[in-house]
Amino acid sequence: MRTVKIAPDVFEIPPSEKKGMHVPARILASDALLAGMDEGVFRQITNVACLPGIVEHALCMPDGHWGYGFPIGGVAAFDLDRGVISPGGIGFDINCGMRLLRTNLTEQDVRPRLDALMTRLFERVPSGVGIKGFVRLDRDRFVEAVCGGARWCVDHGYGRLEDLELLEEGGCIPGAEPSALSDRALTRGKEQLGTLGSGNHYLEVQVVHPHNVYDESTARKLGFDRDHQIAVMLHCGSRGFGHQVGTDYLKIFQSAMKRYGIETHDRELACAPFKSPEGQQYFGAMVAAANSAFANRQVITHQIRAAFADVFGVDDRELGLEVVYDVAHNIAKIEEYEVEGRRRKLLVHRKGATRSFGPARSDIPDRYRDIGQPVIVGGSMETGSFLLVGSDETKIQTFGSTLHGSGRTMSRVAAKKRIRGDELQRDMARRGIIVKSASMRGLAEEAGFAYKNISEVVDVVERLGISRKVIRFEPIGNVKG
DNA sequence: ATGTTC
Repeated sequence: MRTVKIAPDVFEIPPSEKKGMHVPARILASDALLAGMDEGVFRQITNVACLPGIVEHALCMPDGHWGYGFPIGGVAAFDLDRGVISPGGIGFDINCGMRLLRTNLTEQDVRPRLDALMTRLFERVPSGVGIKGFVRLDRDRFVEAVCGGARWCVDHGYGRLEDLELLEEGGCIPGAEPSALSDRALTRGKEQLGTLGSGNHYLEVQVVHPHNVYDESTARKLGFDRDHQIAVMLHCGSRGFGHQVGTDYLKIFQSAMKRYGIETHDRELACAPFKSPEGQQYFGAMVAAANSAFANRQVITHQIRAAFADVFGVDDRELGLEVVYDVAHNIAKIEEYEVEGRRRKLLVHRKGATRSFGPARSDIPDRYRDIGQPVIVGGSMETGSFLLVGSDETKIQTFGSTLHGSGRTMSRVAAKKRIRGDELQRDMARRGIIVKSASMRGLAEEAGFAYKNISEVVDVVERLGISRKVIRFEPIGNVKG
């Protein structure tokens, strides 16, 4: 496929390259990252460019790789009247996202008790496939929770009131539609609040070394104010509930598409007109699943605080453990952008892509109004993660979006062939990183060598000006699903 | 990602 470099770190595949493309497909990457991208990324992002009502261009972030229907790292904006909503553009794990906590502790405070802390975190935060949480709700109460999101959690004793203003959307998106949820989705979801899940979902204890602070003044505004400070990063989503919502609507959409006369290059791109009854029902169900993920991260935050309090023998507030931010990277949202000189409301799909709004916007927390929206980028458990801030440049280039992680380069199967989980665990322990995992096989799949170099990926978004580096975190402890 | 095949 002809891929034209139209600017530094910007590649475009013109509509002439595939029948049915309404707009160009754009991949944001360095020459080296582009060369390393699988053929699936090119095929999938050009398929996305064929979807009805897509506006301007289909985008793929530098951490992009092959996914279900859309590439992971895909961003696409649709006209609300003529466009579609597609579960493949959001991901099975609806509102998979990141939360970051700061602490008053330093590495020196934590090292002597790190093993006890990781053990306690592993006990307090259930992880693994199919695991149930400490919060078990009946159906009606679970429906309340997915309508109320993180706010419901705080009202029921999980977390602090002041957490809420530091979450994207305050941790609760309006418009959850209980009637759009299947029995099976509710049954799967109701006992999973406060659980980590599996795969690349994790909870990590990290250190901010002074040489990893790129902008001291912005770091301070984000709560990072001392040398070798400890942070806690969390990556998880909506568990079986969101997965079931995705499964339910893929099936509904596959038959609805025939009625609406929509054809796609790929069955995995099942979609429905956004304004159709089916499209609106999925949107209402997706909002409920997104809220369940905010609630999940809120309950886990409560459990993290309890684990720290157990180990340090003081009230969790004395240790800090304040929320820095919480942001989704698998979601569709209605946002306004200027397109061809006209302000338009669009349905922005982000699938493995993070919102990255600039300063002075009303939809980011007051305290970050002068620095921009925090963007939390999780790396592999061996190599470190980043805190960035967003920029107004995303309004022009990326429908308010940036990357979400480092991106895999090796399949799970290939990673398992190269190393055993227990070997990796010992190896990491020798390097001062304690890992607790529900599955040794799962651990091997997450080895650092299976991921792209996170610095290389983050440098692309910084050069493009869509996000700016503030801090790099290095892991010292990890709880893995 | 996922009660990893209703």
